[in-house]
Amino acid sequence: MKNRLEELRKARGVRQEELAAALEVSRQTIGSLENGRYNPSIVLAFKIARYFGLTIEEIFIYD
Amino acid sequence: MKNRLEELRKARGVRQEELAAALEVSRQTIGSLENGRYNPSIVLAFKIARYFGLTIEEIFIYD
DNA sequence: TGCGTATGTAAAGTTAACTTTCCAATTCAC
DNA sequence: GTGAATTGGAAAGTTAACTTTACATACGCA
Repeated sequence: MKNRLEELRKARGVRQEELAAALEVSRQTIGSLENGRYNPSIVLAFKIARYFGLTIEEIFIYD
Repeated sequence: MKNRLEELRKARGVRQEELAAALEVSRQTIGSLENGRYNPSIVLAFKIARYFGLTIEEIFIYD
């Protein structure tokens, strides 16, 4: 599972900490997702998609 | 998180056990998802979406 | 150079998404 | 109605997605 989180976050000029607060998760969770240490839960994936105004499939790439 | 799993599965005339095998999870996992005992991981959600030829958003409803 | 800000990541703990096993409850064909 | 197939769901165990804490690294900028 790859994702476009870092790319999308930077495109919006938002810090990991800001994104984390908006999504109600820890900064470490954002970092871990961006660096591929683990996958989001489906609930978090929905929150992320909603935050960026995209679909889950547009952000997370499952091969 | 609601989902249309049971509806979609029955529409295809497939048993829980068959769907479970196709998705490489246990039958109990399918039953638990259908009856709302827990949410799928994002990986399983992708597998389910792919199986039914739909997007995650078309199957799982996050309010 | 040195400081403030942002990020990387490890350790240890909690919780929820799974597993296997088991049995009870439906449903369906005959 | 009986028996077989299907589903519901509990119990106990494992794993991965989180948490908090802590510290190290990198990167402007005065």
